[in-house]
Amino acid sequence: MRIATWNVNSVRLRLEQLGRIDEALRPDVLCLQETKVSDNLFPHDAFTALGYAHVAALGQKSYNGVAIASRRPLTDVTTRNWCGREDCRHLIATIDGLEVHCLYVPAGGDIPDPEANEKFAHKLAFLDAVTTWFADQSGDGVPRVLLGDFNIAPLESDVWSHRQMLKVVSHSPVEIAKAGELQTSLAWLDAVRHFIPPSQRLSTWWSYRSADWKSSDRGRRLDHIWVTPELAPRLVGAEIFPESRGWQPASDHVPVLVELS
DNA sequence: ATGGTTGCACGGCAA
Repeated sequence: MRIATWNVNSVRLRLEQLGRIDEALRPDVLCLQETKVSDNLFPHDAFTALGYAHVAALGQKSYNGVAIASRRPLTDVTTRNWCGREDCRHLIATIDGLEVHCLYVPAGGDIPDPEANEKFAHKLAFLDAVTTWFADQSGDGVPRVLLGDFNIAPLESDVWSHRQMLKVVSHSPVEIAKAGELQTSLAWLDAVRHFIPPSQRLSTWWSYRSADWKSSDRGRRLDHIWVTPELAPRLVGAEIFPESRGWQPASDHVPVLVELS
């Protein structure tokens, strides 16, 4: 099973690119974030045409929105609302016995201080809530995949400059600690770093606000695929698809994919 | 220190 995640930043604007990504990566399951569309306007036909017969979408106008497209049937499709908000950030489905969690963590605004910045406080509270919920399911033996835009670059090699990024939202020590707690909740394994060692710089996102994303290369690894430990023997490979950052019009995030036997 | 860009049921907000 090839399972991918991509923050599309508007699914309707990226339909042609979805076809190119489908062709290049051949995912069996494609999880999307920031679809930015209400469910009645979701472009189901485009996914059907690409061979994704099973699609679950949970969206809203303008902001957020998650979706899971699959070649194989989806069962037990559900969502979770965190911090008392119905903001379409978590979609869950079972595919071939695997519980798949498509997650879009709040970005957290500009100031990495929960006292000064309500959005950052929300991000931390969101991570706490998800962590507690997963920890409560520890030991149930369900194989799980947690993937999406976590809006955190946890490792030094996940940012262009560890020192300069410590005071920037996505790489602040408090967020990195929260990501660590979430990872501990079910002993999640970072499937991408399982194959590409921490010594190697990786990015899945490059800001729009740079004249030349490629030459400046100040990217961050914000998008992740984690698996529960019982899936470790089934990990076959992982890849990031930076090529799509150069397409027009580009999402600021690129796809990440893991293959499981 | 500041401003840089994109997307959205079109215009201020979120990223």
